[in-house]
Amino acid sequence: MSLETPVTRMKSDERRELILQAATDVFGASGYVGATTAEVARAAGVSQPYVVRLFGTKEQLFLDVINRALGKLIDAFQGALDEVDSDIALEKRLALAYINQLNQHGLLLSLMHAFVLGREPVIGHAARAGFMQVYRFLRDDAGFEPLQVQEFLAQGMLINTMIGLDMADEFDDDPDVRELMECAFPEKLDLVRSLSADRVAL
Amino acid sequence: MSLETPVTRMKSDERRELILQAATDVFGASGYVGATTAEVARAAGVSQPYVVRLFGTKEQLFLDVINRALGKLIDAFQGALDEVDSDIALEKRLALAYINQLNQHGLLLSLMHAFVLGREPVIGHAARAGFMQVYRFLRDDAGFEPLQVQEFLAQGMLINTMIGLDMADEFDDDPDVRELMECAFPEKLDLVRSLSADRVAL
DNA sequence: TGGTTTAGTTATCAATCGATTACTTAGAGA
DNA sequence: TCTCTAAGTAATCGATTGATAACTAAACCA
Repeated sequence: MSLETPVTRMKSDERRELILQAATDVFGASGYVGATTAEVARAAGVSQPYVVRLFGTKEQLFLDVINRALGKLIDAFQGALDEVDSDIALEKRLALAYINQLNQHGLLLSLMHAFVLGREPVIGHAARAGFMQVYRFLRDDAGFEPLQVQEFLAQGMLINTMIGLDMADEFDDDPDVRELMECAFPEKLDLVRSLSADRVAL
Repeated sequence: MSLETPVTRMKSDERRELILQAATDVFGASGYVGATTAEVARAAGVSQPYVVRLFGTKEQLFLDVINRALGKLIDAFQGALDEVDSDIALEKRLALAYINQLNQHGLLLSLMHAFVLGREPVIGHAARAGFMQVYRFLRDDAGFEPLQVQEFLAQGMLINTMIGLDMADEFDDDPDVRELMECAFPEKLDLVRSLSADRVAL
């Protein structure tokens, strides 16, 4: 009688997706350089060399992570756009779609880490392209004016920053943190708090 | 006859400041983990062990960098506050003071890198404290309403992001980048472009 | 059922990096 | 001018980490 759980294998595409999910949170927490392939492997439940083999390099893994994140974000925006007969205004639907991305804690954060690495030749290029892709979507598909897009993006960057700062943890202790969060997440505070409460431990 | 330049020594406080300046740009470009003490040393013109000896650890060096950056930012805000008989509105003076911090390219960027490392125990704590210090200054000293502070900070985080993305480099090539930057830096575009043009090479 | 593909692992290496130790010397003061 | 403090360097080490190589075995298929 063996105590080990019988080894079941996945299709590599399925395993890739699991690793991408794990890597999203690891990169979100530690950044591109700070995160290790061993951490990602442990979070995904596979060996470290297998992570490298599936993605080639750590850099490629990070690129896949941020492209997946951008895809999910654009998809969510498109979903908000498709709710044509909603009684909620479009801008508010899009903001809600953005906030909803917090259900995977590292998703917006790994993007944010990419956004501040513009000097890295490969990552910087991908980050700029991704950011401008979002800009164009909001302008061309959502029909925003450039100034409206800029304000929307600004709110998004502040949200990313506050998530990166792990501000929600001090919500109860610092009344100023509470005040700021109540401004930054109007009507969506409890949603944000519940989403960031049950994030996965690394 | 020796070809070597005669070695002149500085007082350690003076050398500290030189290293902090160099470290600000290095951390701004590569982030906390990505930057190396050897890079900082080379940029400052000293040996790598001396950087470590002056600051104890790389983490302490980073903390000193972001605290110096926050000090400079608050000082600039205070300066804008003190121009009581200006014909420019206070909010615009503060925004200009913020943009002016770009004359040291890594200053806002090293802060931004700290802001997305909230999970790091020591750095995260310092980053949250610094961010909230800015919040309180704008609310209590500048007299902003919480919502006004939030919008001001959001614009700031978008600026940090665009600087981190190195967007200015594509200003001439991508008309959408130009459009976005003209929104994000109204009336201050040429200032921003000139400041980010002559940044120091790493 | 037997063979081949493919999902995975263990072991290990080379490079990088922060830190320590031991040493050297410029320069201020008596 | 002598001396001692403080500014700085060269050499090196141990730990970490991304990547590679060699191997194992599950699962699909003819």
